[in-house]
Amino acid sequence: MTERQPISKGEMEIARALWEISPATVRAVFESLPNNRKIGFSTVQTYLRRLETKGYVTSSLDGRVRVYASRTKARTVIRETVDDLVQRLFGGETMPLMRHLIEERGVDEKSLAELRELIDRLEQETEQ
Amino acid sequence: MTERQPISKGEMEIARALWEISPATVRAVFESLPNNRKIGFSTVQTYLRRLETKGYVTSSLDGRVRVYASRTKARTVIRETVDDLVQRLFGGETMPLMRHLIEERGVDEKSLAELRELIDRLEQETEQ
DNA sequence: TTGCAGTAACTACAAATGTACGCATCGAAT
DNA sequence: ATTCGATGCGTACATTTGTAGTTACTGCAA
Repeated sequence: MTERQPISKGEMEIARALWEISPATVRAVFESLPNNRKIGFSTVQTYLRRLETKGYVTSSLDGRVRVYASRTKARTVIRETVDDLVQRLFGGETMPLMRHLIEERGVDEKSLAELRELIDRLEQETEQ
Repeated sequence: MTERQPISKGEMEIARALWEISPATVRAVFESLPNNRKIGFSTVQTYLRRLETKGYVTSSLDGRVRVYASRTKARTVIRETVDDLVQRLFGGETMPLMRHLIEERGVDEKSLAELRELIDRLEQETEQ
């Protein structure tokens, strides 16, 4: 239960970018962002620094280049973030969010199949 | 496509409280919050005022009491918020969030049934 | 009629956020 | 040797956020 400071929206974006390619330099993270994402190199730098301060990532110098690496698992950050969202936006209930996702955002065929599988598996577990 | 200022986490909580009982006075909103939620009356007041400034709610004086009412539909705020989250935390893909919800947060039997129904319905639509 | 509880409206303010600039430095290219 | 591009690191700064205190007013209870 390491009490980390909460991650902000902007930081989250960078954290995600990092854990996709961690370990990585600022530049690598910067360049991994979608092209339409208009953001400066030094802004990314700042985010990474703050993420380190908050304990979400670590870094070390490789020669004279700083290399960042995830420290908190993606799953953990996701859990905390989603929990918070569900709390504030849906009073803690999960289903409304599910419903929203299924009804308001498209679900393609493949996802549909996977969904089916997921709930099948759940049913197995629940049943016994 | 009215360009509203983004809603903050804290504001979201109050917005949700309001649209559950809208129209409502500050006090009503304040009292509708869970007891364990330690927050001052005037803080709620401030949130509602800011929500109005940002265009999410409206208000009018009923006698000398101000009554707030939702202006932006819950669905809209949810869509924007979830879209943003999915973007930042999952690079725009919905399934990882689904998976997370199903696997990491419990799904009780009733929800399971509803889920099944939802995807059945989806399949119907997709099929033709 | 006097005080009190409730409220509106304003003000406050430190911390967090988003976004970046500037300087010193270092290694590669000329 | 000089220049130039990239980087680390420190600094900046307007806004937003979370949280509330303050002041003035008003209708009701005592």
